[in-house]
Amino acid sequence: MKSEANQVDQTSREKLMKSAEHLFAERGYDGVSVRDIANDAGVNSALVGYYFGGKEGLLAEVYTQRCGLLRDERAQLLAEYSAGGKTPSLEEVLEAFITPSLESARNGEGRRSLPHIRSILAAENSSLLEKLVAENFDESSKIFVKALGKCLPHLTHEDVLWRFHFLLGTIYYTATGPHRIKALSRGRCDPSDPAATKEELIPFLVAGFTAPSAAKGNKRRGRGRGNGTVKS
Amino acid sequence: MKSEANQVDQTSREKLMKSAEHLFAERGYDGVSVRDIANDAGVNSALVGYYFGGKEGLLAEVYTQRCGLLRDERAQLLAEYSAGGKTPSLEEVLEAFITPSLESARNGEGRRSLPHIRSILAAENSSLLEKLVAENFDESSKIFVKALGKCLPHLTHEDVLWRFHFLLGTIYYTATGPHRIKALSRGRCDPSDPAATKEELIPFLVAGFTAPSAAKGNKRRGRGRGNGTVKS
DNA sequence: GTCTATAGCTGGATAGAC
DNA sequence: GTCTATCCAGCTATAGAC
Repeated sequence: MKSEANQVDQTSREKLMKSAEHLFAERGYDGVSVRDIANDAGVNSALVGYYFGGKEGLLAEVYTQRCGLLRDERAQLLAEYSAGGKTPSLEEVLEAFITPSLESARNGEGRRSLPHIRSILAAENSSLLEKLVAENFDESSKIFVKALGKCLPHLTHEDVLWRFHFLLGTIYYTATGPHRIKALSRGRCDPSDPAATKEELIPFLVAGFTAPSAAKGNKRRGRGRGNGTVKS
Repeated sequence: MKSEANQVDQTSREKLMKSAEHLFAERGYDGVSVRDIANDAGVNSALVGYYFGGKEGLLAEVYTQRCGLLRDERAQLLAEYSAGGKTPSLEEVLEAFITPSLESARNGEGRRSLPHIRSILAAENSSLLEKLVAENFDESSKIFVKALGKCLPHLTHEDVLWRFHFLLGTIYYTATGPHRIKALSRGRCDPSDPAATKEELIPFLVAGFTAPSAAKGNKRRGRGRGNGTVKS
């Protein structure tokens, strides 16, 4: 009965993290005070210092934990699509990468708070966060870039990286700036609906990724416009 | 000699706006104090109150001005591609929309500060900014969405809006989060290089936009999966 | 582990001289 | 228009009682 993630009987530490995640995602880092967080959590503000060493430590803890969950969900989906040694299709790789970031639902109220937090930090506290991002995602990203490359032998490694970058843009913007398109479409396009978003995003990305290589002179093999076959 | 945009002989007001744009883009809204801005501009901090009514007024002024420039550059490029009543191609429409946001070079040090500021505000001060975005971009966006739709008669209006949304994501993320991919590629993919970015982005987007409609049941005309032809 | 109380700082705004 | 000086709110962090 004293298991780690008990919902009804949360420790103050857990309450703080939960409230922090929620409020940071909603109002940014500087937009929320330690008092706000403590108040929302129903605990004393001094505990932030006690448990996390300060506001920044709390943020790092929240971010790192959430990153871990997202990373694991992605990895698990990719593993499912790779079951029995089969090579996942482009759609499947994209789906494994995208789905968990659209609906980090499985974990309580996590929602799409992570991209939110990430974008907030990129804006407000980039120096602190750049390390966290690298620590938490570089390895995972490399795995997905590799998987994408396997599906797209006609592309150079740089092409794949560029398109992976564009993919990240669509995800982050979907999570952080859904208002514009919702307004422009008078509510008919809703990026906060994961199913609807995926239905539009996946075909868009599949086509984009499948486009011919854009590398100047295509240096896939020596030079010339070496097309197809090779690599690993 | 007293023309409005004099570079050597700037008014305090202009100096403040220039410094504010620079610093907001670099360190966010809450990350910069009025004193910082005034100091960078070499003028007295009290002038922020005098000219702009406060920090927030200064921000709104900077943002609105920069939006206007971007909007005009886009409109001009689109007009050039539409010269003589010709209908611009998909590539041309995309290029007209994208180019100015990658290199707001024409105007002094403007650089890519606008998406930066925008993303920062979306994170920190969304309530204030949502109005500014709508005021400054909704009209322009509709023009481009319409132009895109003309190139893509096989898509529903919603499809076009969704893809426009994804397009925005790639642009914003390129401007605000270039570090990840630069690190992952060990410097070989550099999103802060407009030419390189365009070379990769345009083919990606052209393919993505050209993909078949993703609308469920494609409600382009009544129902069924009505493909192609119709619309206006 | 949890609380109260407060120290110590920083920032936005502004009154009023020039 | 521009400056100095200052007020006051709000924050983080922490010392120390329980």
